[in-house]
Amino acid sequence: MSLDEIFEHFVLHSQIFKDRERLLPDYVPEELPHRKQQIIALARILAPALAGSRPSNVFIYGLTGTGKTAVTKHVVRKLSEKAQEKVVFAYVNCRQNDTSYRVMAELARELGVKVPFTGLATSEVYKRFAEALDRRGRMMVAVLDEVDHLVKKNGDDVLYFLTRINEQLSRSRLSLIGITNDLKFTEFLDSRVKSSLCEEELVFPPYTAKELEDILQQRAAEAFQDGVLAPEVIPACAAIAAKQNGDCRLALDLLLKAADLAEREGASKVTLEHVKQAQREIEKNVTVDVIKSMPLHVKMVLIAVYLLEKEGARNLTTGMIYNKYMEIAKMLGMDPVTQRRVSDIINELDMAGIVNARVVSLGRYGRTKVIRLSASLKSIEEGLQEDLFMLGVTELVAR
DNA sequence: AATCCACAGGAAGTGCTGGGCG
DNA sequence: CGCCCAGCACTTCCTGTGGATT
Repeated sequence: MSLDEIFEHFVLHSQIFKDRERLLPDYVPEELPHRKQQIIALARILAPALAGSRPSNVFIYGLTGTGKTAVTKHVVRKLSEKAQEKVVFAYVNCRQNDTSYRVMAELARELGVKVPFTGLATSEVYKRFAEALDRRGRMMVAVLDEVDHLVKKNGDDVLYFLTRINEQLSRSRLSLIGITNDLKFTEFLDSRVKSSLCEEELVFPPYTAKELEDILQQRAAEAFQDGVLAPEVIPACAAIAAKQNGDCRLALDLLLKAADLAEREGASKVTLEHVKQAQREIEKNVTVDVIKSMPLHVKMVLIAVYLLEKEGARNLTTGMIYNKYMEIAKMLGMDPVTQRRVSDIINELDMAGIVNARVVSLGRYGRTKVIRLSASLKSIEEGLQEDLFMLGVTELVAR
């Protein structure tokens, strides 16, 4: 079979899919089940924009996969159809654009001002944005998704600037929609920023298993051929995701992966077994990918933790890990980083969910972090494989 | 009650890359 | 061209601290 034929076959003769796209994370469906209340609330808040007055700033809270982004995009899309040219909408994901510079550059770009992605002073970008907005003479609604990432890294300067920009504008207005999955996020904010950003607040509760089932059912109807799902598939995906804080994105991902697996092995039905396999794969892939993309010294610290655990050491401390790390560095002829840096690296590994670290006081024996691996040995091995090979220390792990 | 361990983690700075602007 | 900028990984120097031991 030629490549063309394979692709052709996939597109035209999929046993499983009718429209695979509908399960992808950035697809926003026409109907968003179990989010009517939030949709209406957000629409009410933003509606004044149609009449030319500035909507209140909104703050949206909710855990991952509770539909915050989907609802916001949905409402904004409807609104911009109605508003025609009167309102400019901008959407910035602050995880991808996690510096004040990049966020401002994105917003400016939305106004048709091109900003180089580095090279200018941040204050210069602020200025250009404000000027461009005033020149436009339009209302602007800016969505800052995952805004907590931005603030944790850069402080709330950008937000301070954006919430006060209306004072400098004569012909335009700016409204902000901040989205976060960190419920305690506002503690990081200056009280002035807080009060103006949180003029309105919306909370997105986690989906229940039942609600997730409804959502999956709706998407499945659009995405799959009739009758290809075994009856227990959707409830299983919903149940797994419901345990993970009702994360709908996970539920959809499970369904997609399970169906992909079925399709790849040429099965005519998606079964519970596919779902279980998909679950294992998702968990593994996340850690493997994270590990692969880590800088060298982070990997070396991880190797140190890995080896110590394999040797059967318990209650690892920062000091133990640092010593092991030094050994490894010496063996490889690398310049080791300082303990200060390793301390931060351990925190990074903790944040990535690969390691579990918590600070404890051992009284007379000091105050330190106790660290243990939280990812499986197998996924760590897989993530580190290439590097171990490259560094010629495979035998270290093979042992 | 005082001490003191083994770090935690903040602040500021360095050297480097990749890119403006005039 | 020379100078300026941001971001990253990292260093240097530092002050802070929970609680078992003295």
